[in-house]
Amino acid sequence: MPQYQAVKGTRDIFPEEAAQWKYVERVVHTFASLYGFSEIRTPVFEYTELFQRGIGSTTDIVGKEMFSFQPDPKGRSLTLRPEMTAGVMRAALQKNLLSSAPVHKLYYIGELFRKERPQAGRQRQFSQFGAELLGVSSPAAVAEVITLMMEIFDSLGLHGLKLRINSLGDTEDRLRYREALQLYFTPFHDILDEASKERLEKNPLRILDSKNPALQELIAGAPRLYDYLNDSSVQDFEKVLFYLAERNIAYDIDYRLVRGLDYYCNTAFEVTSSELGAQDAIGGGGRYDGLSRELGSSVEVPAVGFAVGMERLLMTMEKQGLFALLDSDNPLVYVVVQQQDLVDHGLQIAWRLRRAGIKTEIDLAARSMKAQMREANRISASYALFIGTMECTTGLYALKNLVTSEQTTLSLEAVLELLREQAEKEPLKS
RNA sequence: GUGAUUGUAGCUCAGUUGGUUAGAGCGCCAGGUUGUGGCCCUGGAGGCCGGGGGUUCGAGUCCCCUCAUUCACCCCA
Repeated sequence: MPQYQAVKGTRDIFPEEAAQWKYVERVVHTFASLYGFSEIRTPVFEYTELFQRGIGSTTDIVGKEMFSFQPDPKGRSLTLRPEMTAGVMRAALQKNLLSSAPVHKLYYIGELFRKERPQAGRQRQFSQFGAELLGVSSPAAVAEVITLMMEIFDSLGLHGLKLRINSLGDTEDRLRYREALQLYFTPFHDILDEASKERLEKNPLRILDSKNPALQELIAGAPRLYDYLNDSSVQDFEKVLFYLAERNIAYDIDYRLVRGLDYYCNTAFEVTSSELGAQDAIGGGGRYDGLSRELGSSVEVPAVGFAVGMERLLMTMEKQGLFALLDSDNPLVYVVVQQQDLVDHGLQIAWRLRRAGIKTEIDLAARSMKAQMREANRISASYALFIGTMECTTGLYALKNLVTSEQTTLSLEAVLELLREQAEKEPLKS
């Protein structure tokens, strides 16, 4: 066993997998830009109060999952961000973004931290990409955000994902519904588990989320939030559904979808993958008009956003074989040096090849020719360029095509020209 | 935080009712080919059998503790 290993709930991403990340990130950047969203990067830690206020103190995230620390005994408590939205909203309010323009469309890719017990699809450090649309939360804005998310999935080739959607209504709707739920569940108080008993007081909506099999029947009989929506909430929701239908985005209405974060209102949605096991939510989001006020803003900033778990997305893609066609990042030419005293000459040639934009590899460990050829083969170089006494005296170099095994003898200029042509056919990956 | 699971070579795993120097496949390195890879053949390196304690003449194997892993619950991406 190694002396040190990665901290519980964290993992290393080695080059092969890193290529998959880069691929997905590139698609995210491309589509976000296509839909008019601009990237924002916020700090990985914030004042703890930001999350307490923003996410809600009744949530599990704030209650037990935050990595908090106090760098200065007299200073304020800080917390590694457990989600992105609060930080983005804080940044927008701090810079007074909405005074420069009424609408801002931001997206991000970043790491988050939650002190949970790791399991399949759950880590203590994980990544999300997402988008936040600030300044409007009209049905068109909600649909825009959902559409962007679904288009990214689609472009990556994902299939079999399920979009579930619900309306949580406005503040008044929820208040009335909350009372109705408490009225319904209170007679069954003794049947409820501990967590649900607590939620009955603080946030009865979350009882609906429970997976406890003993409660399923009881939950099924509970009043529906949808029946407590006022006309304008219903119309708002219907309009969102209309846009989705127009864009051929399939959805299921799930009247019990409430989602864990306190700040959501009206439309809430979640995308699940059957490929994932117990933690099957790959992304989710909704409207959060109340967040800005919660963070101390004097005006309400209507807002809507989504977040997608990178690891879960990658896991699903892997399961669906979507990385099979990913181009590998192999060198075009491997410079093979015949003997020790020619190494410096080989290094000089490798440098010239690289300056010409040709991806070149050369052995830095002074191994045998056979070892160099084996290495060239192992890393799937397309060509081998031999540096031997013959080449050095005649100025003509042996270039072997490692795929066809054909070998030709060319001047260095001809080698450069030929390889440069090849390099243009398969440009360097970023 | 709760429950279960698994820790033997770089990786995937064997290891019989406790019994001598702990094995295989793949990978790695070298040689077969002193200027040429893949395939094949031969050889080699590499293990405090997760750690600690106990039972026993004897523990990879049995018992206890501990650390770690994985999965699930809670909850979430």
